[in-house]
Amino acid sequence: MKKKLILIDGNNIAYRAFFALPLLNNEKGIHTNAIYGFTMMLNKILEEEKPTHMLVAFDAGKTTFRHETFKEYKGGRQKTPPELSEQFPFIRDLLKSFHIPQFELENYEADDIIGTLSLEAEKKDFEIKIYSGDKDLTQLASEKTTVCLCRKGITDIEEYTPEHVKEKYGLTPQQIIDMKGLMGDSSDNIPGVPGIGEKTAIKLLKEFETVEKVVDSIDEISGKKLKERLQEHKQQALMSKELATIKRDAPLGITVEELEYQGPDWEKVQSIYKELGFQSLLEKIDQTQETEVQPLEKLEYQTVEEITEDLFEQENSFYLEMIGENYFISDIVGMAVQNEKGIFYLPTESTLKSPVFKKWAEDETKKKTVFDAKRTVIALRRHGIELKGIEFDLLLASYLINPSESPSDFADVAKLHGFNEVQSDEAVYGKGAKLKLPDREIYEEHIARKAVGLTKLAETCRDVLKENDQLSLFYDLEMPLALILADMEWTGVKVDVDRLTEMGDELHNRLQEIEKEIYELAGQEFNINSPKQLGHILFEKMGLPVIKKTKTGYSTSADVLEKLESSHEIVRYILEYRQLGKLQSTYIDGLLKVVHQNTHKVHTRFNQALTQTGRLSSADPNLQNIPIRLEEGRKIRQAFVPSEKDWVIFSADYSQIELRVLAHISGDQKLIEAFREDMDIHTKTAMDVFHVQKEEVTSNMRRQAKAVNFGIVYGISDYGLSQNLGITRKEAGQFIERYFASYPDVKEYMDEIVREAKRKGYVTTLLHRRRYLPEITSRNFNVRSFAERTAMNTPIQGSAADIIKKAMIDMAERLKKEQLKSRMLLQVHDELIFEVPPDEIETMKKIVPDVMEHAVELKVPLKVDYAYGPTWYDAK
DNA sequence: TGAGTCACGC
DNA sequence: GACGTACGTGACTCAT
Repeated sequence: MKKKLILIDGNNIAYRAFFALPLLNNEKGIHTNAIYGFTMMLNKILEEEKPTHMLVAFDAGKTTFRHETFKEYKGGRQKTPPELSEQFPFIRDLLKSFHIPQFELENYEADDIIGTLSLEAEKKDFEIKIYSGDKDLTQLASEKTTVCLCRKGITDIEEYTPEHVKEKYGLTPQQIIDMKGLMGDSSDNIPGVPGIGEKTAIKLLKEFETVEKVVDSIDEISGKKLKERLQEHKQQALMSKELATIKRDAPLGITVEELEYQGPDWEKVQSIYKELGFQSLLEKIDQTQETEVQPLEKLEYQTVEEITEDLFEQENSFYLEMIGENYFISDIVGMAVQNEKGIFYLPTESTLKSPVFKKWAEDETKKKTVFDAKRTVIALRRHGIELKGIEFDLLLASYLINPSESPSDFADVAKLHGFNEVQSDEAVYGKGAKLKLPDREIYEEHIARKAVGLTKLAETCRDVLKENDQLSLFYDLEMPLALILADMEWTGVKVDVDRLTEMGDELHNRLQEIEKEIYELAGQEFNINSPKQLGHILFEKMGLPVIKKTKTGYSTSADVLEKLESSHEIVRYILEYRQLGKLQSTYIDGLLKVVHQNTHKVHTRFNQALTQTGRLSSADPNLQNIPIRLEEGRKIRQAFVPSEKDWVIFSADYSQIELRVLAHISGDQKLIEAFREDMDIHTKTAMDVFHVQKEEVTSNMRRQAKAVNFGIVYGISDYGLSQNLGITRKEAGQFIERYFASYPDVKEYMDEIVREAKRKGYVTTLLHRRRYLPEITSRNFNVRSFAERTAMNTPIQGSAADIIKKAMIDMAERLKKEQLKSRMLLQVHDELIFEVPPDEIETMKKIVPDVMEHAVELKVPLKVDYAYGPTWYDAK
């Protein structure tokens, strides 16, 4: 077996982890972020590299032999924060329990230890990988040594081989030292040659190879200034090079053979994890211990040539693979089934043609566990097969268990729940431009593995759901909803393409006129869509006052431009250009791109396992953000029409569902009464906050009250509210205080939910949906505040999401029961949209509000408004 | 290809 | 007082 040595720059990795992660601490008040990050990194390395030899090198003392050369070396460095220093002993202990050798050497830095050992190991024909965050180490890259630098964070790794160094800098690894010599390194206080940066250094080295040769050939260098500088600082350059050179012959007194890695003492590791409170890592131990016993062996599965009935059982895991997100477009790669009889790979073509398969798929009594039921149903429906008997959707289960960890890749979900025997899709199929189908055996096994994973994981996840009291949420809400959404997506929405094209033409003309006008007023042509160019024109050329800056330059967002409207005529045109441009590119062109040629329908995909709050999202096209606020944009809705002649679009929306939910869960009497009496809630809020009678509420007071309610519903901060209302943060804060004074039970709820989130680590909704908020104990005010607002807001938004989902299920059932032809088409968070034949309008006017209003019983009534018309636009 | 900015909805 | 500000999708630019 090939010997593989991993060398880790201990100080550097700890340092990186410390700054990449929030300042976590455990029960005893010990800071743990650097330890945690370090451990994560370590685990990742062990898992992915499977080293035979290993060492973590640390810096010894403050002074090294380099200080003899240059006493300011590493001068001006910030002292290591005590919060980090105190973590080092734990890291050392942990390494001990992992049986990973660690080493430090008086007068030398970790770099030199690594340099010396890597050289020795190269001679002994090891494969070597070096982990650090310090670019200096790239000088050690060679044919046998790869330098892995973490970029931002701790797990994002960039691997430097000599080729990669060449690509990045155009230099050999050895020349990295020369580069440092010329340009210096501010973090180590290496001076280099003043005025020479990376670019110049690289240019010089490409021509002269080394600092020495550069110095010898100063006369040949072009550029007077450069020449002078080099002349003046040539000694400094040579010294800088020396400082940057990693020693490869440090007197270590150990040999590579002594660094053999034999695996951890799991018990010790476990007890340290326990002491530090590393819950997730503890769980991982159990898993790795289990899986390490039986490493990825070749999977025994059978490729089925001809499908026969005896392949299937009463209970089966069924995995259907597609590459590509859009299951309305992508092709099926293959399918696999696992049951008590074995693991079977089903080749696409023959399977889809097989009547036996069809019969099994459509048999309600043959139970199936799948990953992403909606995708699977639609993929098969495109081939005339109606998948029935879906009992468990692992994607949805995983999403409910923890919405923040709900990736679309099966391998991610599998790993999360302790099943490591599936590769990531990216590893198998590649990504982006490199996406392609690998050899047949490879993807067959990959797909078969997923079927195996399904069986195991479904069991685990079912237990967790039960533990979390989420079985009903899963079986009675999300699972049935998936099938309803599949039908809605499949039905699609008809688009009046001619109308859309017409609107597009008109917009195009108007945009051209506005564009001309803008160029004229600006005195030149430029790209109005480029914030950079626009900022240049407005704030530099035309000298308009700068209201706000962004990271990269001047802000040109709408709220800034609105403030500038009176300053110059051009601003109005730009705002209009933006508005119309948005309509044109996103809603006209964008929509036309996804309309199906023959049917003139769009088939949005609702993502049911994405948002942190439990809402759905919609994509390709996103039909949840079709304009409505401004008349100009609202007209887009005229292009959404019923798919059959004389039918109507029927839209029903919950009135103030979030605030009603708030009234319910806070139990605030004043709010409850307001809703029971069906008052205008913003007027009511204005009355309570401003202490006035109904008649005295001005439109401005109502507007402000509305913004406060908005803030409550969306969990915005005083800052957010101040931006919304154009007032100071202080004033906004006072508003919020007054609101809480008026509704003390709401205040009490908010305080309690934050306490609960801190206690339990998560918050829940009406129907037991969860959202974990680990950041609620953060030391960072902003991070913590954000988590606190999330704690207050998620139960409100999430419960509203629960309610409308329940309404959708009831509605689908009712349509079926009453044998109506009306179809549910869309959900837009608090609104359901149907297409309805004329003779069912009267029925729907009764049924829809009835079903929606009684989806759940709250302490306040739910209220639904509805409207209908020949287009979506008219359903207002 | 990815980050940044902007804009639409709830 | 810090610091960056609900949840999404998508278009566009610009540097890499």
